[in-house]
Amino acid sequence: MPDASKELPNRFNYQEAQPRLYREWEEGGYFKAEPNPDRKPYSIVIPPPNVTGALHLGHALNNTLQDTMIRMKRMQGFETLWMPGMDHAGIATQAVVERRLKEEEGLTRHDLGREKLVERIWQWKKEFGGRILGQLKQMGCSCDWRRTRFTLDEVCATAVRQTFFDLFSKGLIYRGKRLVNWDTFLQTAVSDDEVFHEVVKGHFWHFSYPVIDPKPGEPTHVTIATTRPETMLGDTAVAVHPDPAGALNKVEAELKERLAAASAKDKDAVQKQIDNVARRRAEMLPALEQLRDMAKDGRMLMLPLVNREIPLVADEWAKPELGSGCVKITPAHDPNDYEVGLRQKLPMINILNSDGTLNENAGPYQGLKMQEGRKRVVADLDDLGLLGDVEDREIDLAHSDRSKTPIEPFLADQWFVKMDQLAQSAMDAVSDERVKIFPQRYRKAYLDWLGEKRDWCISRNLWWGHRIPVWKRSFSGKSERDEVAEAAKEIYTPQLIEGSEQTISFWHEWNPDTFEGWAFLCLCDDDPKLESQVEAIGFVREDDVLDTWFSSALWPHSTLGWPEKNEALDYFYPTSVLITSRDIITLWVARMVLTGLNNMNEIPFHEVFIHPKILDGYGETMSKSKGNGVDPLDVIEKFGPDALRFGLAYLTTETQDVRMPVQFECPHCETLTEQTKKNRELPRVECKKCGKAFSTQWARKDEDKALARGAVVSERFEQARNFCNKLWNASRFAMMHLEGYEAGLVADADLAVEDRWLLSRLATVTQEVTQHLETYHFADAMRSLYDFSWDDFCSFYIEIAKERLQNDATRATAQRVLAYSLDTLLRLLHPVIPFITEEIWGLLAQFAPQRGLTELSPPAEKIIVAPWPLADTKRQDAKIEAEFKTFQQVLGAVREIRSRQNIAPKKAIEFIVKADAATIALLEPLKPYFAGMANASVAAWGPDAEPPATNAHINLQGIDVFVDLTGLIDVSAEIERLEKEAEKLQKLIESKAKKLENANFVDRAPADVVAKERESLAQLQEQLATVLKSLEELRRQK
RNA sequence: GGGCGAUUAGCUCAGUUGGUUAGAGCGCCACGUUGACAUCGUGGAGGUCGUUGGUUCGAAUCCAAUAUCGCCCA
Repeated sequence: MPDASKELPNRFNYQEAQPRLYREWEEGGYFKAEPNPDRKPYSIVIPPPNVTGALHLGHALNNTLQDTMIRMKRMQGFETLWMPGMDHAGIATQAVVERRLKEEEGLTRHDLGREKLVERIWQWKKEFGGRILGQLKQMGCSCDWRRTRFTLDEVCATAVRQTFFDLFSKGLIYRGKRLVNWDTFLQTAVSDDEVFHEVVKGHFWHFSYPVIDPKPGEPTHVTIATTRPETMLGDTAVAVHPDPAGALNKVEAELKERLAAASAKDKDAVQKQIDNVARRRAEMLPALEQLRDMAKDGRMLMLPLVNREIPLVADEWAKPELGSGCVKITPAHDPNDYEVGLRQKLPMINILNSDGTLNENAGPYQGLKMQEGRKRVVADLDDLGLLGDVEDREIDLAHSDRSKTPIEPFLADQWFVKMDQLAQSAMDAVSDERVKIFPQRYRKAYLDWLGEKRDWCISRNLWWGHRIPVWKRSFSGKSERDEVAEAAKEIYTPQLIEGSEQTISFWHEWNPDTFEGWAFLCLCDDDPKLESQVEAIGFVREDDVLDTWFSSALWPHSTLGWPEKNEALDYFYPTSVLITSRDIITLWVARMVLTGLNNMNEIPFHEVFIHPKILDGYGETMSKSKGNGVDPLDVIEKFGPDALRFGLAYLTTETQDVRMPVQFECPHCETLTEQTKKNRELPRVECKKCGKAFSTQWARKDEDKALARGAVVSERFEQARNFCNKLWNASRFAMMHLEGYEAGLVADADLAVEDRWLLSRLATVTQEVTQHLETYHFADAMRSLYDFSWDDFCSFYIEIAKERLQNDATRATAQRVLAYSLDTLLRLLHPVIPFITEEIWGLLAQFAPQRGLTELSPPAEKIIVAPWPLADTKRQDAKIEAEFKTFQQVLGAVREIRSRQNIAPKKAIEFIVKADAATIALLEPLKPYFAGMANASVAAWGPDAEPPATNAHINLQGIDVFVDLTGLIDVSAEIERLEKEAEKLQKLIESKAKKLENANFVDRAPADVVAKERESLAQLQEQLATVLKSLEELRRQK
């Protein structure tokens, strides 16, 4: 046996151990999963990190939780698959490469062309992409790396194409003009979910449009107001409410309702609004009704500047209670106006180019940027005398999350998935709990979102991604339409005849009046021959690519090789759980459910666990662009991978996001400087301790860059680091004292009180940890482990063992229980702190090659595949736990007296316990341990034990502990303390007595509660009596 | 505007179905280091549980308002 004290350092060297242990796991093939009929499958697909990304704390948390589940299930004997991979992140990735292209070569994507650009992105992906997967290894993630997938690789591409083809053939994919969120910077549509709103300062401009040929008595102008004057160039109508009187009444009725419910403070404001409506009714209603009649009569207006005749229409979108009561309608550039345009069958005039400049429809303003156009339009209207008031106003402006530039609503051809049936199927799966979401409250978000059944816009005007497998051509006129259909038929018919699987699908649509329209052919396979046939008849491939979420929606089955049938897919699908963060419940989780149901006819996962988000100390989300992002690799370097993992898991509660105050670490002296909103934006920060400066991520100037870099860290990982250290040293202690260890069975009769106590606790903790992890209560599981390891195992069991290990009679049992319980504890801890537990496991095998109490077995070679502990419920013993608690309390009392009397730790003392015989009997076997744990020994104990003349005293419930302090006692201090104590007790007694005098309580509360209260009162009174007695005694001595 | 969550010690958070005197880690104070661990040990101080009402014999916990903060949706 090696000499532990010499060979084991008093710190776990994770820098050295981490790569070594990880390599051993990989080489041992422990991460590999294969279909195995002898085991039950357990599988998780990783939420594929963005290929452009670097690891951040959110990933660290997400993957810690997944690895914890995977490792526990592996130990439980499941065939465990953790499927890794990456997402191509269409917009984000293309944007990164385009930005580099611009910065380094001054080129745009158009200069380069599609093929070259895509090539560049692949090149970039090869060089920098997937860093994050390597970083996951540093965290210990036990993915089956052989199976790593990328949403753009061939396997995934096949799945994407098959899915698209299937939905297209079922008529669930269509092309339509829709108002999309246009990012004029990246020149692509972005989804609603990629848009954020920001309130900016703007204006509210009032214009008037001349009425064409007004009849006598009719107004010559109609006034409208807008926050975006330049869009008037695309106006195709002005609307007025069809029933202004009715609308005003309705508004008034609603306001009155609100008035009744409003608090006194708000009443004024509501009343003002009601007055306003009344005033409008008096002043404006006749004019509005006249306009309404003019609209019905078909009156036209002259749109100034572009001189276009537009109708006055009656539509409910116009709000008589606001502004002039009339509203301009720009269907191609505003979502609400678009709806009006559809209702009123208005033309939709697009005035924008894709780069955000005004197009030919803007007439003289063509080529101007929006802002420029705005100025000119306002000035020109002013010149024409058509400009009215200009108000300042705050405007809620949509911005693209990708480019951070304002979004333009833009009418464009886009591809959509019809969501009605698909969304319903995904809702049903959650409603009937085939898919369970934890915490449950997130069900609502999922169901509400899907319930809207908004069609999913799947096209993106990008080059990086899955190109839509559709070829299209336009036609005009009936005969051309028929020709195109005929030609297409010739291509797809042979497949029908041969009866082979159909791989091409045709669809066309046209305007019934003009027979103008489009024909589409969707090709299922990548088939150059078929493609050239299709192109030969004038079809051209669609330029756009698919939304990245379209490919990640297939992730649980595409990664397993679907549509190809294979064993792995059969065996591991549906996966067991999906672990992710709440912001993509709709974007991703919901879509995986619906594609899974569509493609596999089966849900993708049985459970979904939504974990918290990590915020900084100010409650703000962490991000590199704010400078408050903590890099998990810095945490690993400073605290170790196990501490990172334990710390994160410890914070994963059900209800709360996680706040993590952030500090800069001085690279010179390691002092932490609290990060503030101010200093987190500085390029250099000065250390308050050593006075030296260090640089931050913002360093740009050479003089700043030359400084050593200060890491951004959080001291919230210290607790976890300390915990790992504690475990390491407890294990080190155990191994140092396993000299002469011989494995052997331990009969129950041979177990000491402390053994039975520890084994009882261990069984309970095993139960708790297993249950908590299986229900995703990570923080609770960590707390159980932390408290047991530190308080029970280290502070009591090991401390007691120090005494027993010195003694030949008790050593063998103590060693066996110590080895056994450490073995179990390590296995319980392994899923969350894999490195340190694996290292200790390997060392422990050298000192205790066989372990066990009721049966002996050699340990598994690696803890990663050691069996998960089963709670030995026979060992659970509430009585012994209660008894042990008594010991702990008496020990605590002695220690407290020592401390408050300032007795030097080296000064041995004696104490006396007065308690009933039963209590003394259970304390008896633990008597020797007071020496080591409190440097105290029992002078006397029993029901009749007499307190020494000069004593310090603590009363526990039914137990009095006295320390003889002749010559030591600080009498006045003790008197002061006892007076405080007496006062506190008196208050408690008073309130309790009052409670018990209350007939209501005595009659209505359950009998056991009342009895408990009575007992407690009696005890308090007894305590008070003893305290008063001691006080009296001390006062006499003084 | 709608939804969800939070508000407990100086800080970060626990607190089971309502039931003795509300807990932990960090920080703070006192004492302690040759013998697993100072990344440690022992003890202590520190909270009228955001506010106001209500239900109840009894409320941090249940209900209703309200304030503040965060996130999601419109």
